Amino acid sequence: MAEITEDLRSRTRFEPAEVEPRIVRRWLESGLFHPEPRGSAEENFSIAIPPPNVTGALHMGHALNGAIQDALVRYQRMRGRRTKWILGTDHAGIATQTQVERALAEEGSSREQLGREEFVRRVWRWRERYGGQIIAQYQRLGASCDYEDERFTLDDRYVRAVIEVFVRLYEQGLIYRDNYMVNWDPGSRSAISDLEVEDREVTDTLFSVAYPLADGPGELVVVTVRPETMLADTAVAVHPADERYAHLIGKAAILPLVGRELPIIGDDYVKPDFGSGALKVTPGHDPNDFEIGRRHGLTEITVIGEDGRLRPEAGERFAGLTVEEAQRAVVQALHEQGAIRAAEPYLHEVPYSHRSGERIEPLISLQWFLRMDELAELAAAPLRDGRIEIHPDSQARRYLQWLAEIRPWCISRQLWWGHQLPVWYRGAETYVGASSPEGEGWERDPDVLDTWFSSALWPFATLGWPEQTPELSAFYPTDVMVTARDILFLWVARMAMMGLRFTDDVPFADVYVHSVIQAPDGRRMSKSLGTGIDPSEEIERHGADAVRFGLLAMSSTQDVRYSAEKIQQGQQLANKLFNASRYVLLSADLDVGAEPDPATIEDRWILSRLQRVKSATAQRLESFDFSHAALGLYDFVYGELCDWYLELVKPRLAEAADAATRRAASATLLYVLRETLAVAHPVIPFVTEEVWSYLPAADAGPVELLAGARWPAVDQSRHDPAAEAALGAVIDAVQALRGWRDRVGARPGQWIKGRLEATGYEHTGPLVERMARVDLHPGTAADEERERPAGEPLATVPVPGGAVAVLAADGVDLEAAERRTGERRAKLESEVARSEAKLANDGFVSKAPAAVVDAERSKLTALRAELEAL
RNA sequence: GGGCGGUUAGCUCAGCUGGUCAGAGCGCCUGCCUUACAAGCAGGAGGUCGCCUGUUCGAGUCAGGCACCGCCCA
Repeated sequence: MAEITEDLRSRTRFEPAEVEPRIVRRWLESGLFHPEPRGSAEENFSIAIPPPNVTGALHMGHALNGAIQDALVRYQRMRGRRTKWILGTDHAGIATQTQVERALAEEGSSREQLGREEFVRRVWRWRERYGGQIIAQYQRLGASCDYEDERFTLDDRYVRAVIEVFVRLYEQGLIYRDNYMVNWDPGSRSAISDLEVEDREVTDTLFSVAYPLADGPGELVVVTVRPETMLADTAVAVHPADERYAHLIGKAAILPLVGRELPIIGDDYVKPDFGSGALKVTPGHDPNDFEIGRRHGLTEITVIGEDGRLRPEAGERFAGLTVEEAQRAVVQALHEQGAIRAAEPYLHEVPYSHRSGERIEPLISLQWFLRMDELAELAAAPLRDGRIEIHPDSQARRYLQWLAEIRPWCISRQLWWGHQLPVWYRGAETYVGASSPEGEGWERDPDVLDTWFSSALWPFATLGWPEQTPELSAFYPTDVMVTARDILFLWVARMAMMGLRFTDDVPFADVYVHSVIQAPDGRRMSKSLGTGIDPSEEIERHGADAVRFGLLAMSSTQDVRYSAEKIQQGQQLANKLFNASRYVLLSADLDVGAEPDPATIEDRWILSRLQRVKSATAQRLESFDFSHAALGLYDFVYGELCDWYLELVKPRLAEAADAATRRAASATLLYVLRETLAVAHPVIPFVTEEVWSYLPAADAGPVELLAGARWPAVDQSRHDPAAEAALGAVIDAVQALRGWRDRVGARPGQWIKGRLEATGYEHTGPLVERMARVDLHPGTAADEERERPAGEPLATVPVPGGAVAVLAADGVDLEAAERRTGERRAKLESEVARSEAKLANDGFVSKAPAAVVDAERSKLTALRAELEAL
């Protein structure tokens, strides 16, 4: 023990960079994070991590996501549940492939040059090299995942699960192949999902083009920002209720440049007040037009190819041009014909690929689809019947709304990195199965599945499904899914669908949707904007505890700006707790029993407050109220434990104090410290674990690691409203006196003399004296014989229950004192007046609840007493 | 166009079912190296809670309208 205290004495700061890595090692070696697969999923607690991109680096979203999950996991572990945090990474099809292709481009190579097999080998090597990074960063954050059981969405076993699901869905008729409009990303040469598309504001030119009517004179002017797609027009649409055009519905117009006859149709998609109110319909190249086309049975013509160039169908003059070139050429040609009626700049939203950054080219192509209507209903039902709860519930509405509008999901991607479709073709034949078909001449579909298809199986495929493994029965369904708002649909809904379809169970009981963290200026955090803040750097600088605390404290149910102040607050809390612990360990008797025997009112007070912080923290963690959980701990440690209790208890630990006094104070102090560390551990695990290692073991026997210790139970018998009231008065009185002292210029160390003219300090007078440096000679039991000091007061300082008359204070500014008294009196008078008016109001007295009226009455009494004392 | 959320101290944000709810952290000012912590301690200044109109004995807190801001969906 001797060298331990020497070691502590010199460490006046908590140094996270030095301490935290050491603690990570102890946790990992302990095996605490790696539970045996025993028991049932109901009694155990499990969380499946939203798998990060295998080659990605930790960003602020991951850090928050991890801090939240770890707070839950550590809390539940301390509650005594067998706890598993399922860890792993996602192969992230397009994202990873793009990274590797970029690297290849730098060496002057390409995936086409390498060929598929070699390319995939390269990606695996890439994964080996960069794949560990994010896991290491999770460890540094303190995340108590099961690192001994890591999964990857391209593990053999996982691949088998994905294939199994695909084949079964195909056999059940939910997966089919069809021509459909997809978001074609010319950059990655693949279809991408709606959710990978982001709209950007772009200024294009809005052209008005005249289409002559087929029979007779006249023309119909349409407006478009994409004149080049007119080559694929197959109709002109107007709003059926638009009187200007109603007579034209059923007639035809002639497509300029091409000469094709276009039916004029009525469809209420058309906005009559937009442009001319007539819309050219291009089912092959616009998603809305595609829908219109399907509604009216229009021909679908494709003039733009997957390479982003015009195809022969566009006509000799335009074939081979890029889209941009084609637009110029078409506009030129239309000008020549005098068909352009207007051209004006037009600001609108245009879809771009989130992946390659290129403008999306809506194309019709032959893809694999998953029918969603049936699955959507499957995913919606548990929200209605409560088997899944989404927090906050405003998000549940969005989830259901999204499901209601769902469309078939295009699940094939023209990539090489991913789960290749278990589909083979031979001529007109198609074979779908877990292994390649018998016979000659079969060719496997080169496409892979959308990454989200495999991610949707995450909560059960990670546990060994489709085999009924011990892991599956011990940890599935999982308890909570913690995710950012932006992937609620992308992922959560699909997991629900797949879970219910294949395991007959919801994959999780609760979904907690947390904030998206924005840059401090409110812009989105992104590397390309230069607004990103690297959590790993923040951890190095401030410590993982600080970052965790800060993220939890700033988190809410809406988007939040990154707050360096909250991180700083976390760092201060860790340092504070560390130093408070040093004080206890260096000053208290450490060989006292584990149970405190409160000897004084301040002991009773802190024990009572401790019960509150224990129950509040538990309740807040369980209700996903992380910011209040974190801030509540801060308030307790600062505002109660350190600012008051430690200061109040100091004399009892002084060398001069007698042994019994020391021991009583020590017992309370150690108990409070031990439980405070435990309660704070889910939020700030490192500093609490560090201090824990210095604590003498409690009676229950040595618990090596705090991470494996029990969450302290609330002890109702220690709730003590009387002590809380008495100490509350002490705190208010001390603050009033300190304020007065400062105002009149009393030196901080200087003692002043006063007379207590207030009730309620029978047992706490000495505390007020010492904390406020006022010699009161109060009539406490111990000092009954001491005389109540007499004399004319220099000033009067109101305190709860009355006032303190200041009798002597050397060298103070009495004018300032007078001024303060005057200000105080004025304030009290106005409050009294307000209170009196309120109580004189019949409406208030008769209609307000009795408790409120009573409270107002006692408030008035207290105010009058204070005023009286002045 | 539809939907959701926001507008509270210089900054970032708390304020649950209407009655000490006008708060916190940071910043600012003043004073302190008080033997746990100067990444500290003590004290202080600072807001008619976006605007208007209602409901109510009483409204940041509820209702309606308006103005800005953000996000999502089309």
